[in-house]
Amino acid sequence: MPAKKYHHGDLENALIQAGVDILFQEGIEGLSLRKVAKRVGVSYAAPYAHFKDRQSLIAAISTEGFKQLYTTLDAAAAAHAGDPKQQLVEAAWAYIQFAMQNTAIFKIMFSGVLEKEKDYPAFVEISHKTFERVVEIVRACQDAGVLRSAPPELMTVSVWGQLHGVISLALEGQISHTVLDRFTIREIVSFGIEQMSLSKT
Amino acid sequence: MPAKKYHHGDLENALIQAGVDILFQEGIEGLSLRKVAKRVGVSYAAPYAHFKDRQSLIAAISTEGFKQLYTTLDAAAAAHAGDPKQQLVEAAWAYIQFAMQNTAIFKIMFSGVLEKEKDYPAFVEISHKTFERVVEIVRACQDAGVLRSAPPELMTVSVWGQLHGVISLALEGQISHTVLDRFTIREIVSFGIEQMSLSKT
DNA sequence: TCTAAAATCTTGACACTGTCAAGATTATCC
DNA sequence: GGATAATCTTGACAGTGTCAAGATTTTAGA
Repeated sequence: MPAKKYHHGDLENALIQAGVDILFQEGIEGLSLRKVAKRVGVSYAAPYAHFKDRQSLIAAISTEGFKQLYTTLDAAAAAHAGDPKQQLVEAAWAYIQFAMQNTAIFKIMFSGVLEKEKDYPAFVEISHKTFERVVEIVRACQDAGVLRSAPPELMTVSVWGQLHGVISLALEGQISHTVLDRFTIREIVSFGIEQMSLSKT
Repeated sequence: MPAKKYHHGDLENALIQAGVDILFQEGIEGLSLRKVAKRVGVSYAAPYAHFKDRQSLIAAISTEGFKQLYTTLDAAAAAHAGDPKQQLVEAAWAYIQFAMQNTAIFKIMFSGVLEKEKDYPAFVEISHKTFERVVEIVRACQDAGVLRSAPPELMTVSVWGQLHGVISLALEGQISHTVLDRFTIREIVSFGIEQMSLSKT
């Protein structure tokens, strides 16, 4: 068991993980550089050896979130290879669940807490990769006649945009109780996908 | 011309307006109670006579944003009375434009900066009213056979969710350039609405 | 292996923030 | 007019992000 060393060893990842933990426990408000540092047991300025500033830490946490989201989506799709429509539905549901179970991280990923995404190549790469993965699923649906023919990226923005919009509004409490009292999120999402589908299952 | 009085006269609204101005000029980062107070020419603790805390000011600004959004949507719909589909398209476009022209306020309204919406009755009221206005437009579309028959609120969440999702992703830079290089936001939105429409125009 | 450079971490400092308490000033109402 | 309430100011405190200077450790080159 190593005693406290001057050098942490893997402070960068430790800080990211501590940030994730804080997000889970206290939400976005509780996330500060100093608190993250304290939680890891390191002085308040130590993070600056690894992150340029606060935004940079947030970018790293977001990147981590996207990695997890990508893995989840990919797994959901892979579990239903050969059935494009089911792939779409389950990937969509995985997206929703990720958002509901990791609300604080989801918001950081998508709700403008991160200001200049372009400055963070790793973030851009994984978020693009995630989008492309969804495009694949959508393209398969189009090939199978589940979704109508159109530029796949455009169709993806349309289908995924709806999904994203519904869950975003739900997380913000912006969906009327006249709806939430009568329909579950899953039903709302299913309805949305059926809306856009050609073949009914 | 009144010289500086000890009592401002209408500090509450002045603070809200100053907050809006700061949002336009500096974005969300620049919004602080002390800066708002300074801009109005009042001491840093003066706002506490009108707003319980920072969240309360943000709630007031969001409420103001919703009032404006409602007016805009209502005007767009009223301009096309008798043509439900056009009402939907133009209201949607008004929504998009509001988001693009008032990005910072839009984000505050919808992106979780405000934590406990329920604590602010005025906010809840106007946001519900706005939702209901959209439901009316959607219902008219259903009656006219433009949108399929379904519970209007559910259909509204679906249609409006898509709109909201697309513009949210766009504002966050999450829409791939392979899409944005080929399609305008208006085209994307139109595509989305056509997706859900029964009758093609 | 020894040493110079680089990486990492600590402490000190500064400006800024939200918030409260105590008191000053002004408006309101009986 | 005088009491009460509303409004505003100043002082204070704990947190915050960030930088600079220096301490410590690792790494790399000879």
